Amino acid sequence: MSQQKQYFKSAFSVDNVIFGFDERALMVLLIKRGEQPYQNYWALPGDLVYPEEDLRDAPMRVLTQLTGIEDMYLEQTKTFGKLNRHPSGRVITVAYLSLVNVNQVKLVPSSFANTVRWFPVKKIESLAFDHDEILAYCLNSLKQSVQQKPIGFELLSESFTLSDLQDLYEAILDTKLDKRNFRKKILSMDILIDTDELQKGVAHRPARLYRFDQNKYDYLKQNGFSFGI
Amino acid sequence: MSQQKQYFKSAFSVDNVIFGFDERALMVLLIKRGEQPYQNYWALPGDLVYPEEDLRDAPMRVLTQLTGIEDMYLEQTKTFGKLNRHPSGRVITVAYLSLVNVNQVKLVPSSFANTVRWFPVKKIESLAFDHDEILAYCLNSLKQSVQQKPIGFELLSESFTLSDLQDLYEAILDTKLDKRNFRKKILSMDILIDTDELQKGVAHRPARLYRFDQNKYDYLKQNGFSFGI
DNA sequence: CCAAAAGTGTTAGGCTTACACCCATGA
DNA sequence: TCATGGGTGTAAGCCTAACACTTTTGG
Repeated sequence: MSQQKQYFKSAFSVDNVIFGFDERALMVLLIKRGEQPYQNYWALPGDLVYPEEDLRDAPMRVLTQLTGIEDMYLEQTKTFGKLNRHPSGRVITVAYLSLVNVNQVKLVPSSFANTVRWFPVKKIESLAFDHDEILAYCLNSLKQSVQQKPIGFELLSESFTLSDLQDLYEAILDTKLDKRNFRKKILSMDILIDTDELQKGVAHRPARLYRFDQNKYDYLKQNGFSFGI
Repeated sequence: MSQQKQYFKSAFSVDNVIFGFDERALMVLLIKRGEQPYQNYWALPGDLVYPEEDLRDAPMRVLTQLTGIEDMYLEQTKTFGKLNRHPSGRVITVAYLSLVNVNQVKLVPSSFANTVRWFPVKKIESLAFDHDEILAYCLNSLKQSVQQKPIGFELLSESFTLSDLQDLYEAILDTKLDKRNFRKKILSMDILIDTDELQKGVAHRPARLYRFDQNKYDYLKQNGFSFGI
């Protein structure tokens, strides 16, 4: 085989780190591999990039197939290309991070049903391939991103309390935050809309519900603002 | 041809945005293409990734071949994979940013000689392929990085004055900085060593020369510090 | 002695952090 | 009435930003 042809004995894939937030824990969606290599290992969902498909469309396709979600937060993080990362051949993989609301996810039934599951990110280990490394990298990216722009709202329901938001940030950053300072900071950014509604049926003083204001956010993004937590 | 085989009709490449700093301007190393497609266009140096080479080794190889430099600052930035970005076929390319000292660069003579040149980053336009987009992305990455960690020293000679450093930051960030505040900030980071030497042969008060202290930097990186300019 | 760039401190305002108690609800 | 989490303000310290003059050298 000619040297030139060699270049084409490789493939590229995408792998998707899909974050959700549930019961105060940051979760990641994993699939259980049914085949060799790494049979029965848990792995990040991914696929080869189709020959006639834009790179970015590949992780969108994977995510939609898996969860039914059509428009999602999706961010390319890093490309992993060690020579022997895939036992069956040369595969370079582009990692994507996405954020979804776990309640909107309808895990596809049938064949997938038993093999797709949410895992608390803190309890994940020994994934297939180099997926531990990819997950660690994406988790770190998320920590960085969340301190620079108000992503994270994608993980919550449409309306949420400030405590929900704080729980989320604490889960992502793996730290405790001061309640008063957190609220001051978030409200001063002027990206939340007070819905004038309250929580119902909770055994304590009900909290106000807020929505994320995409328009204000877009405006601030253009005109520059900071988002350090 | 089977569907499976289709996946292997693609290739991956790397493209290298090599920054230098000269005469107070931020520069980028470009090559002039000798062949179709985009014959006679200027382009970012790059190559296909060899089948038996780690991904990261590819941009190192390109850079060493082009400049003779063996160890360089090298950072993966983003992977570009639009379907038609390369007219001859499906090529996904991983962009890398590197920083070199222009004085250490020995542009390889012979065949390359006339076709490799430093360009002021502000004057570059109409590159081959999607290289304008790649360059813009990497320039923006550099602006971000330089405000979070003290990269940039790679662009200067081993010893430099605080004004050199300020000129560099101003070129990268495309802004003016306050001299007193800049000095206070940099010196307070405690990552410079005063060489106790002075500039020579300048027609004004000679400036102190400093060196970057890699050890202190590594220590601070581990123990956390911020680097906002 | 002139031109050129080096070098140097202070102040005001804004942001960050630390910290403790009362409130509204369901059980 | 108790348990639970919701909601609120202030003060100290730190960091940032604005700002102008003297020093040293070569020509």
